[in-house]
Amino acid sequence: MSMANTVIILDFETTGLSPDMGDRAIEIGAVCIENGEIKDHFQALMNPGRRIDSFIEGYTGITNKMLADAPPCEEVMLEFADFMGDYNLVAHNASFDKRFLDAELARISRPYSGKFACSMLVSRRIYQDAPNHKLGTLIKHANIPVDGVFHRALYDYQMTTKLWMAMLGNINQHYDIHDIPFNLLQKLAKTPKKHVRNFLQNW
DNA sequence: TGCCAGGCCCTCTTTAGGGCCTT
Repeated sequence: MSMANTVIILDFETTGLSPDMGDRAIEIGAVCIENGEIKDHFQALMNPGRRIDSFIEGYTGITNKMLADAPPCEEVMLEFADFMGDYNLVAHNASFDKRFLDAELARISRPYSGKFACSMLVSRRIYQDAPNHKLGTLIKHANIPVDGVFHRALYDYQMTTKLWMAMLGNINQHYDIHDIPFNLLQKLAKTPKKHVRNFLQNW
C-alpha cells in the first residue's frame, strides 16, 4: 500500500467556530481513500462535557440528548487518531478542521505528521464559475447525485468525498494527469486562479 | 439566527478593508 496515494477526508461538527475561544468538537466523520477507492470510514458523536446551544442543535442536527449518550471527546479522538495515522488529510475549508483537529489531539497528546489539502481552495480553481464555493452548492454545480436523506451532521464528509473525487476526475480528464499526487493538489490550492490552466498543463 | 476566529482572495491594495467559507 502506498501512503502517498492514501488520504483521509474528514469533517468536524463543533460547538462553534474557534477552539481558541473554548469551542470543542461534537462529531467527526471521515473516509479513508486509497488509490481513489473508499477503503474505510469513521463516524462518531462525542460529548464535549457541556451543553451545546440551540443554534448548534439546529445547524448540525445534533442534540444535547444525542451527546449525553456519546463517549467523551478524548475517547473518540484517541480512536480517530489511530484511524487517521499519519496519512495526509482533506477537508472543505481545511483551515477550520485543522484548528479543531490540532486542538483536540493536543488535549490527548497525540501528534500527527499528515499534511492538509483544502477542497474549498481547490474548488475555487477547478470550478471557477460556480455561484459560490459552499459544499452544498458545489455538489449541485458539479451535478453530483446526493443519495439518502440530507442530514448535515452525518453526510457532510460523504459529500466532501464525492466532491473531492469529482475534482480529481476533472483534472484527470481535462489535463490527462493520472495518479494525481497530493502535493499537486496542495500547490494547486495556492496557484493564482488565472494561472491554473498553465499550472496543470505543465505539470 | 450568528456578532465570535482565521486564512484566503479581491480590489477602489501592499501604510487596508471586507466578503467568503467553516460551526
